[in-house]
Amino acid sequence: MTIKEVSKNTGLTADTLRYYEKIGMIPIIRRDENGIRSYNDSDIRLINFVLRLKRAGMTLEKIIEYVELAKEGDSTAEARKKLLEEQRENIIFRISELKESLDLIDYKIEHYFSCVISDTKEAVENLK
Amino acid sequence: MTIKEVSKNTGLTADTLRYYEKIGMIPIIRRDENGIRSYNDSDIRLINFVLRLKRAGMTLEKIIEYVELAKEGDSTAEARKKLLEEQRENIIFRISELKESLDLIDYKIEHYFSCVISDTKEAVENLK
DNA sequence: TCTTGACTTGGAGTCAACTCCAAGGTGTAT
DNA sequence: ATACACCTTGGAGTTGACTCCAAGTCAAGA
Repeated sequence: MTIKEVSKNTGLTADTLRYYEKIGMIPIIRRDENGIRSYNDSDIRLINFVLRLKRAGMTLEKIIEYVELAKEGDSTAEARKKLLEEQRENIIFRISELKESLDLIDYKIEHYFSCVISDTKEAVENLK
Repeated sequence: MTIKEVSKNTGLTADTLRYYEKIGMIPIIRRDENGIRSYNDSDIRLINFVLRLKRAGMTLEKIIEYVELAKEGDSTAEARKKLLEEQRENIIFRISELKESLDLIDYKIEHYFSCVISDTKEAVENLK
């Protein structure tokens, strides 16, 4: 698979794929005789895995840390599990925060001519 | 209220508060006779409102757009409602994404010695 | 009076995560 | 054979959201 195909499949640009490789978030991809990247299935799986961690809100730095640990083998399983558990707590917190925001927004949409206006209008009055 | 007190109340640094004012995300705060910012209750309410939008994942740019509309008065109510509805969809999407990630992570934590390893190990093998 | 500490400004610097660019190589289509 | 599309690299530039800094003002306290 060429970088263009992978780009199409993953939604990442070719530049981003090269960038992820440069910073060590995905392994160094094998090149063909002309030096052109040739992605295999396991590369694709790793990219998808990494994208899931990213969508879960992990920073690239944490993902790299995770991938580095995975490279080192089974001895790092505990450390990786710990990273995932941290991430789990993180996600749970963010879901609760988003639910709170959703409630607020629903409320604002429903009661559109009360609090939204008064929240901002009052402050704005002071400018006049 | 001085900038320091507001900083303590909101968790924002004084620099951030000045920055938000500079970019128009909060109104220009009244100064006392010495040119020192003096925040009133409605300023605080607006800051808290803006912070909620931010926690809901709105970009500063969108928040500014919203606040600008609010300044223009009632005629922009529909436009603001639309912004909130967009944001609502956005939050719902992100919650669902996070829930998916949570499921994946829970699964990885449970079955720690199966897929996590195989996802990354296979790709790593190609480096050797 | 002099120091201390909190505030002011405009502007520069930082960080994460890309995104773009110039210069050059290669393979296929006309 | 030459144009075209697509790839390579190293490095510079961009964006969003801060964060820090220098130079200066001001008021209260020793």
